[in-house]
Amino acid sequence: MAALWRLSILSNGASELNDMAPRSRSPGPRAAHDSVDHTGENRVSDDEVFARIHSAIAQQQLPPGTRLREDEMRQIFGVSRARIRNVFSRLAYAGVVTLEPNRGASVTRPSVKEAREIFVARRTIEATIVAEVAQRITRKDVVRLRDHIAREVDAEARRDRAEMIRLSGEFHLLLADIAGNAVLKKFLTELVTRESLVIAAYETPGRPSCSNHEHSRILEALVLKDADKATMLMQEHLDAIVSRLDLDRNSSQSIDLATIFS
Amino acid sequence: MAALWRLSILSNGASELNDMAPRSRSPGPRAAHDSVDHTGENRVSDDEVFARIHSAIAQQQLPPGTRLREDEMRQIFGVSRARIRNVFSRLAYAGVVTLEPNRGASVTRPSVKEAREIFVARRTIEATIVAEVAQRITRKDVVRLRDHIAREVDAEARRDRAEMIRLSGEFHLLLADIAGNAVLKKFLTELVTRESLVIAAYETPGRPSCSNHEHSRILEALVLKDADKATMLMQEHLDAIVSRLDLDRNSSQSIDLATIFS
DNA sequence: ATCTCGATGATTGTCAACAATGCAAGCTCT
DNA sequence: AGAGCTTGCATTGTTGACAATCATCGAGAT
Repeated sequence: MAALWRLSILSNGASELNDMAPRSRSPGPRAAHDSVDHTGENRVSDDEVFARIHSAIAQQQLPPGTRLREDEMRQIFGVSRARIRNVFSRLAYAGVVTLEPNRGASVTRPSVKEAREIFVARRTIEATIVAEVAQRITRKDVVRLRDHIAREVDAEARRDRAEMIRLSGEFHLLLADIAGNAVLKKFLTELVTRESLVIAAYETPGRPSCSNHEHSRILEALVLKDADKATMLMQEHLDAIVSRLDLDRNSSQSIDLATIFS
Repeated sequence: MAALWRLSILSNGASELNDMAPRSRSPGPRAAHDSVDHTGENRVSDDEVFARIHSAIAQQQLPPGTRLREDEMRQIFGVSRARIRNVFSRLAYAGVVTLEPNRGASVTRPSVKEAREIFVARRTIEATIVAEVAQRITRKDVVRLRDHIAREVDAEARRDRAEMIRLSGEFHLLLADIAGNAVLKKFLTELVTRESLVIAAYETPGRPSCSNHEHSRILEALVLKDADKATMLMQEHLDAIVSRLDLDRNSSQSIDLATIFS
C-alpha cells in the first residue's frame, strides 16, 4: 500500500489519489465541450507511459531499487499488463530499469563501474553537442536558454528541490535540441536519467548543487560562439557533478562484506 | 511466402556477431533450474531473438524497408507472438526497426538527416573509445586484433562480402570491448547497425570497402599507444565510409518528384 | 534459539482466442 | 472505362485466463 502511494507520483499531475477507475476520468470542473477526448476514451499510448516513468526516474521521484509491480502500474496508467510489460522491456533496454526473471522490474541501482562509464559517455556526448551549439546558436535560442536559467534560479530561491533537478537536466536536453541531432539527444536523455540514478545512489548529503551559475557561464561562452571555452566549462560542470558524489566509500562498503566474512 | 525464404537467414545461428546484452543483468549462477524446458524443445530467450534480428540487420541481410511480419517471425524462432512483439518494441527503441500503428514492423529506412546524425554520433563515440584503448591496450588485445584483421583480409581474398561486412563492424565492437565501457559499447552497437542500414540505402555500387587496411593502420598506432594518431586515423576511416556513399543524390531524388510536377 | 522444510499467497511468464484495422480485389453505377 | 463503394482476407492490437515461480511465514526438529 505504501508502495502504491509512492508510485502515485506517476499519475496525472493533479494531486489526486490513485484513482480506482483506470480510464476516462473526465475531470468534472472542465467545460463540457472542451477539446479533450474526442475519441470517446482517453487512451494513453505506450510512449507516454514510457516517458512518464522515464522522467519520474530522472527527477528522482523513484529512487534506485524501487520495485515496479505490473499490476500497480496497470492501475495507475489504466493500461493492460501486456503494454506495461512492453514499456518495462524498453526501459530495461534503456538501462533505467532492471528486469530479473520471475522477480519483475525495479529501478536500476547503478554500480560504481556503471556510474563511471556513464560519466565518460556523457562527457563525450556533451562535448560534441556544445561544439555544435556554439556553431549554430541563434538569438532565439539564447532567449530560450536565458529564460530557462531564470527558472532554475527561481526554483533554487524557492528551495524547490524537485523542480531544480528537473530543470537542471532539462537544460542539457535543451542544448541537445539546439544542436539538432536526434540521435545524440536520445543518448543524452538516457544518460541524464541514468546519471540521476547514480546521484540518488551515491550523493553526499548537504552539498548544494547550485548548477545554474555554471549553466549561466556556459551560456555566456556560447553567446560569444567560443566553442573551446564552452566545451571546457561544460567539462568542468560535469566534473563538478561527479565531485559531489562519493563513489569510493560505497564501493568499499560492498567490499567490506566480502572481506569481513572470509 | 517468398518473404519467408528471405527471412530464413535468421533461423540458422551461424554467425554470432554482437552478443550484446540488450536487457539487464542476468547473473549466471542461477543455473540450478536453468534449462527447465518442460516443452522438450530448446527455448530461445527474447534476448537471443533480439540479437539475431539485430545482427542480421547489421550484416545487411535484411535491407531497409523489409517487412517483419509477426507470424513469420513467430514461426522462424518458434516463440509466441507476444514475445516477438516485445522484441520488435525494443528494436524500434534501438532505431533499427520502425513500427507503424496497425501496419506492423519493418526494417528502418534511414533518412538523410538521420544518416548524418548517425555519422556525427559515431565519430564522437569512436574517438573516445580509441583514446581509451590507446591507454589500456595489452599484448593480448593486440593479438586478438591482429587475428581479427587477418580474418578480414581472408574474407576479402575470398570475396565473401557478407563476412566482410560482419567482420568490419565487429572490429569496432572489439575496440569497444577493450575500452571496457559497456555504455559506450551499447551505443556503438546501435550506431554500427544503423550505419549499416544507411550504407545499404545509399551506397554507390562498385566501390570496394577495403577497410581492413585502414583497420590495420589504426591498430599500428594503437600498438605505439599514440592516441592522437589513432584518433586521427579513426576519423579518416569513418569519413572514408561516408565518402563512399551518395547522400545528396538520393535526397534530391525525393525533391525531384515534388519540383517536376509543380 | 535457530535451522530446515513445506504450504500458501502474491507476482510474473506464457499463450491462444477474440476484436479491430488496413489492404486489395471485385462490384455497381454513371 | 473510371470513381466510389463493398466485401473478404491478412495482419496487427488487446484481453483475460492459466501456468510457473518466488517470497513469506509458521511448524517441527535439533
